[in-house]
Amino acid sequence: MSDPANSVVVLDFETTGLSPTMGDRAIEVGAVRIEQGEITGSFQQLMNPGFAINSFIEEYTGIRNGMLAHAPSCEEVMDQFADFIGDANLIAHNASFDQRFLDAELDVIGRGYGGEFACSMLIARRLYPDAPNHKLASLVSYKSIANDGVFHRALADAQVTAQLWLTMLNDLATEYQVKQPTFAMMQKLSRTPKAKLHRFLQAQI
DNA sequence: TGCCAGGCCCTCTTTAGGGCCTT
Repeated sequence: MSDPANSVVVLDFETTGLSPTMGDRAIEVGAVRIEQGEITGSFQQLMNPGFAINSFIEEYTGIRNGMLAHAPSCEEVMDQFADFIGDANLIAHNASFDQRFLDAELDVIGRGYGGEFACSMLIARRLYPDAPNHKLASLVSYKSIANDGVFHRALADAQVTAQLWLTMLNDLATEYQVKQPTFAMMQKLSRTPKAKLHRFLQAQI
């Protein structure tokens, strides 16, 4: 199997806001590497965006301006992070958000990556339509995923997103008999209309 | 920095609008 869904990098950014095109920057990146269904590595680093973050972001993330004052620059951290992710396929919760920041920050330093993204939120919407909502913290509670109670910090969110990803792979195996899904299959699953979901999963057995 | 975006999904849809997610 060339692209197993259980060998990926799960990542999460904390940022100064919602939109890199509006001037927002990354302030922290966290990631865990999953190989053959096991967590085998991690990456976490604060980074200095070059300007002060507002009080909302300080409260939302717990990351204070004082913590960023002596952090390395975004350019320095993202260069190291590009080495960490290499050509791995990538997972994030609401991946379009993290992909925009990854692309924007790597553009600044003229680097890229070889993998593709899949979105744990879109897949969770397909697999868990009865969850109260599909926020990361809600899904962690809904699936009884072990956690340390920390949310909105990059490594903590990447760790629970990784556990959610492994939980979804396990549920595909136990509830739908999809034993060894590929990354490409998970991407297709995230884009399969609800009405066609059952037939799609039946075809993967 | 500047007071914000963007992609996906659903429906009272497709010549559109609004909610969900992410910081």
